[in-house]
Amino acid sequence: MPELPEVETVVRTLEHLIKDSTIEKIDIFYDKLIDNVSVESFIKMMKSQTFHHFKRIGKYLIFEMDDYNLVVHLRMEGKFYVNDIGSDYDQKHTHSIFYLSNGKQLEYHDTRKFGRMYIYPKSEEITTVSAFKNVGYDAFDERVDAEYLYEMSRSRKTTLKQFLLDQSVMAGVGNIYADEICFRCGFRPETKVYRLTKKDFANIVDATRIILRGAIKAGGTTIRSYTSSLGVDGRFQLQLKVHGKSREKCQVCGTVIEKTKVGGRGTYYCKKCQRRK
DNA sequence: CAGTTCGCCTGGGGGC
DNA sequence: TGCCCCCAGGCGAACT
Repeated sequence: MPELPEVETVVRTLEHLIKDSTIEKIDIFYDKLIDNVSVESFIKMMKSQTFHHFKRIGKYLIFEMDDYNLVVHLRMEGKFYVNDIGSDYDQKHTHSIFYLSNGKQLEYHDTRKFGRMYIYPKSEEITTVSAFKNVGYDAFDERVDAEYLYEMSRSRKTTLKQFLLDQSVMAGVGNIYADEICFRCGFRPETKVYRLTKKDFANIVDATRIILRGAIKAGGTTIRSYTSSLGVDGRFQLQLKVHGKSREKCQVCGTVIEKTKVGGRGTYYCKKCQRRK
């Protein structure tokens, strides 16, 4: 499931592969992929548009075109592939193809069909569009600091993990990195946020940035090859320290990693390295 | 307003 | 081997 670092990798890779190319034809095979307008409108608007700029807010991709911003959320399993026009594609899981002026086809794959695309006229300020109604500052936005998180966490009964996952507080962290961030800052995922001090949040902000930056860097290694036939989903080999490591030993202290559920999500932590507050 | 539950999807794993 | 059931998971909508 692509989180902020993977989405960042996708943005950079697609920029490299399709920047300045123009959409000549569009196929949409799964209508619900297009969220905020009809498929017909979407096709009409997108046709003849050129990809100019590639950005990201949280886990959302933003493609700036001539007259519109295309917004894409990959959700669980969405990924892009760039291949030569006419190449075979996975008919079962490809829900859209954009045929481009550079001789390439941009394919959107998604086994679980959770991903969504949105289109907005550029006259609408991007941060105010419907797709971002519940999306707060990006995790790397300078407005996200200890003070901000501390204030946001007052009068909340929620846990640290759920707080990190709350996209309206800070956008970009998903289930995997939430666990890694909790491990890095030394708090149990189920710690109640109202118990944390401003100093604790300074620690949490640092941990968040370090984890996400490290993951982006790991993704960068993948980017360097720029293999266009490769699925552009931003997967990389950042070594995780706790997530998915149940029954394995903690790299720091050797204690067996625990698996539990926090807020209904599979959660991994080291009971010795991470303290409850 | 904050927190909880449900529905969207499908592949994969467990149980038998 | 095959079949059924359930689960994972991001997020919006509906509900408490």
